[in-house]
This record gives sequence, structure tokens and C-alpha cells, in this order.
Amino acid sequence: MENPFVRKLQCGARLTDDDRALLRSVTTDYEEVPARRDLIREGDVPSDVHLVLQGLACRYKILPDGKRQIMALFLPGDICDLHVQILGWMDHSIGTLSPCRIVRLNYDTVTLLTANPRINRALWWNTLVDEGTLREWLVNMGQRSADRQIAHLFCELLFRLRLVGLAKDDRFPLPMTQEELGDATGLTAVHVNRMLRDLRNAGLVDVHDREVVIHDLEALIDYCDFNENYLHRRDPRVKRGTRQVALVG
Amino acid sequence: MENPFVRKLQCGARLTDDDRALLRSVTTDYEEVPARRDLIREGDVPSDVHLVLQGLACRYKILPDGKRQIMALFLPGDICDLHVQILGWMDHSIGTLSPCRIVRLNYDTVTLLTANPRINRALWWNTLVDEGTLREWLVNMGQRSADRQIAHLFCELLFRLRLVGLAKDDRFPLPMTQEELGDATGLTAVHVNRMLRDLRNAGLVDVHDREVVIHDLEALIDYCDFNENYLHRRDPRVKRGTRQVALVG
DNA sequence: CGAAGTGTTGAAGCAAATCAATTTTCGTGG
DNA sequence: CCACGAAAATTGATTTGCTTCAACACTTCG
Repeated sequence: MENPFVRKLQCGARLTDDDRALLRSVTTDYEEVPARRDLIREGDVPSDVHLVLQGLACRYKILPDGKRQIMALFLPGDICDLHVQILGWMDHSIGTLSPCRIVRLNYDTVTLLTANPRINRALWWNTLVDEGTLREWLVNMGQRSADRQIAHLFCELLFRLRLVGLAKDDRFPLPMTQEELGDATGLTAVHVNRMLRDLRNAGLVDVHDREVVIHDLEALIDYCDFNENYLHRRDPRVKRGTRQVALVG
Repeated sequence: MENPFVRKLQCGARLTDDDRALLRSVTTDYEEVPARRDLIREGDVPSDVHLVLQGLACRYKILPDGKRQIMALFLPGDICDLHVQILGWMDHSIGTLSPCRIVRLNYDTVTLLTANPRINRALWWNTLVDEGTLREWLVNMGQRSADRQIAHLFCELLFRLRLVGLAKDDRFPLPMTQEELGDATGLTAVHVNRMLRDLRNAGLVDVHDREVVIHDLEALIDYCDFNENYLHRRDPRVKRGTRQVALVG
């Protein structure tokens, strides 16, 4: 299977064979990290950039009262904080949820990558999509009901995993607990459990054995108003709704 | 009064007199925009970058059911989406809340700025702080009660406005309605109203005539667990809590 | 086998939304 | 300048969605 990092970045810019070879070459030295280990903690001085090759990691913050908010999920191919060395200290932590295969990119390697104009453009695209995703999480938490919020998250994960070839037939692995799902959505584990039951009873999606099975994707997308615009897929075969109408009309 | 754009970017990198002159020179052509006008809309192809010199603007998204989520507030000195021209379409809108003085920077001007290494570094700092702020908003919505969430927002705005010299004596202008405050916090206008009353009764903060007056900043910061780490002020006179303790101890 | 973590369900409580009415402020034109 | 209508702020009553607390079942793994 192709390197997920290469697969992902190819969506952001047209890369040459040499570009792809360069990207592959910086991901040869990786590390297997067990589940629930911090890669970097709030307050640390940022050093290496982390790249996920396998597994599920997250960005999170813990409040003084012990509550945790997960602010991003990192899937295979995702980079954590490419340019963070500009800041003097980490304002959040990054940790694994499942066992992960992680690459640590040092500053020189990052410089090497950004010096290549096509790769640089792809990395920029990646950064901007990450920001758009974060914004959509905010919309999710602020405006959607608990069940729709969870449904929306599942839609997002399906599309993101498809991008790197890790979701087949509207189903994908999700190695996180209901507690952790709650930390990502701002809900309690108990309520996540009930909402998953409701979604299952509605025939929309089934979660068991750390796998999400979407039974009726179209209905699920409709149910939570999922709009994939913010993921900025550039596939020319896919036209966006409004424009397509305008062109056809 | 010094240009807020220059004041802000000076926090992110050491600038020379020439750098400051360059920054000032790109902000000479501005436009007065009335309140509640869109600068750019979701679906548009991104063109100019917007820079706020005066007034209050915001980034927002409207859902199919009409609900609105404000995802960022732009104060004087703030830049909206510096690198967005990489993406094919806007996945959100940007609009004014109050009357604003706005500069539109075209692509060539942005290139001119980023070609300067010190200014480029300052712009990067600015981008990363914006991201950190967005993450903090997510924590706010996910984990804090309504009153603390509003208190936290007020603390953030105080610190951000101080940075550009627009908050004096723990008070600052806030030209937005309770409805808009609700759109930013994911609360209803009615509930925002009640929470403001509670904060007033607690002697913490008073809002009237579009002005926020903080009566006891220390107590307010304590009440909502405000930690300014995420704003990444680099003022060397200010030491961060944990490190200071470590050094002193 | 036992212990710890995870998932599941029920009952009660609470924070925020909703619905509704009234007052206050603001903006505009006469 | 005042009068008017619209927008915004305020308060009360009620409902609802989510949390909290608690108990128990299931799974996993040393």
C-alpha cells in the first residue's frame, strides 16, 4: 500500500515522481508508539514535527478540573503542527489513542521539504484543510445536537480515511473508546453511548468492535447536514453542488 | 496612534524600521465598510486578503437551518486568512459586525510581505496564534459552563486588545449584540443575557453601552481558568507561571 | 480466575433552550 | 428636536437535552 503521507499530499498539489520519492525517503525512520502515550506535552518547547503513518493520535488539552478536550484527530498521513517551532512553547498536548507508527521530522527535514515548491504547496494545502476541519468541529459543537454531532464526525472520518485508502465500503476502524469520543465532542461517555444507540436504531450507523459501519451514507450525510466543502478535495471529477447547478442551468 | 497591524506583528518578530515602513505602506489604501456587510462569502473563490484597521469583524458559517456559528472575531490589526488563495473556494464567510476600516491586500502584496524574512516570521507567528485561539474556543465551548465561557471570551478580548493598545484600565469597547455574542459562544441570546446578569451580580464584569468593564480581572481570570499561554505573547518581561516557579525554586 | 476497563441502562437533577411578553434603546424621517 | 418603528435587552414560565449518579454486564488480559 502506498505511503499515506504521499497519498494525502498528492491531493493538495501535483507532485512529480521525484517529489514522491523525497516524501517517502523522509518517512523511512519511524517508531512504534503504544496507545495512550504523549508525543509532546503542553508547556514543552516544540522540537520535532510528528507524522502519523499508522494508528490514531490526537491533539488535546486538559483543564485544571481534569476535563479533557480533544481538538483534533490525526489519521495516517496527518502531520501534527508543521510550523510549531516558531512558537516558544506548546499550548496543547499531542498523544496517541491507539498504537501508532510515528515519524519524527526534525527542523532540517522540514526545511528540506518546504524548499520544494510543489511539496510546499501541498503542505500549505494540508495546513489549511486542518484549519478548516478545526472550524467545522467548532460549528459541530456549537450548533448541532449530540447525535448529529457524532454523525458528522463519522462522515468526516469516512471521507478523510477514504483519501488515504483506509475506508472501504462505508466502514472504517475507529480505535477509540466512547469516553474518548466524548472528549472529542464535548459530551459525556454515557450520552455518547445513548446517541450511538439512537443512531443504530435509526438504521444509520453501527459501532462495534472498534469499527464504524455506515449503513446508509446518503441518509447519514443528510441527517447531519454534512458538507464536505471544508475538506477541500480537489478531485476534478467531483463538482460542487452550487456551481454544478449554475453551469447546468 | 501607531498602526495596529504594525503593533501586532511586532509581537511576533523583531522588525526593523524599514520593515515597519513597509507594513505601513501596504495599509494606506483602506475602505470604510458599514456594519453587517460580508467581505467574502462561503463558496466564493478567494481573492484579496482582508486586514482590519478599525472595528470588529468575524468569521462565520450559517447552517441550512439558519443557525449561525461565529468562529473567530477579528480586531484591529488582525488578518483574515492570509494564505487562503491556495484553496479553490471559501468554506466560510467573513463579515463586519461594526463599521470597519478594511484594507484589501492582493496576492502580489502578500508575496511582497512574505518575501521579507522578518515579516514572514511575524506573519507565521500571527497565523499560529490565530490557530491557538481557535483551539481555545473549542475548549471553551466543549468544556466550560456558559458563564465561564463568556468570562473567558472577555479575558481573551482584553488581552488581545491590549496588544494593539485598545484596552485601557481593564475596559474595552465591544460593538456586538447579545445575539452575536450567542452566535460566537453557541448559546442563545436569552441565555447570554442571563449569564451577563450573573457575572454582573458577582461583581466580576459589567457590560453596557457596547463596552465591557472588568471590575476584578484577577478574580475573572481565576473564575474561568483563563491561561494566556495560547496567545503566545513574547514579552520577555512576562514569565510563564510554571517556568518561573522552576527557576525560582 | 480475578481485576480493571469499557459498554449499557435507569432514574433524578440541572443547565440551557424555548416560548412569550415587556421594556429600553437606537435609528430615521418628519 | 421629537415621534415613531424596529432592534435589542430583559425577565418569567416551561420544556428539553444532557449530565450525574448508580448499578450491572461484558470483555480483555495479566
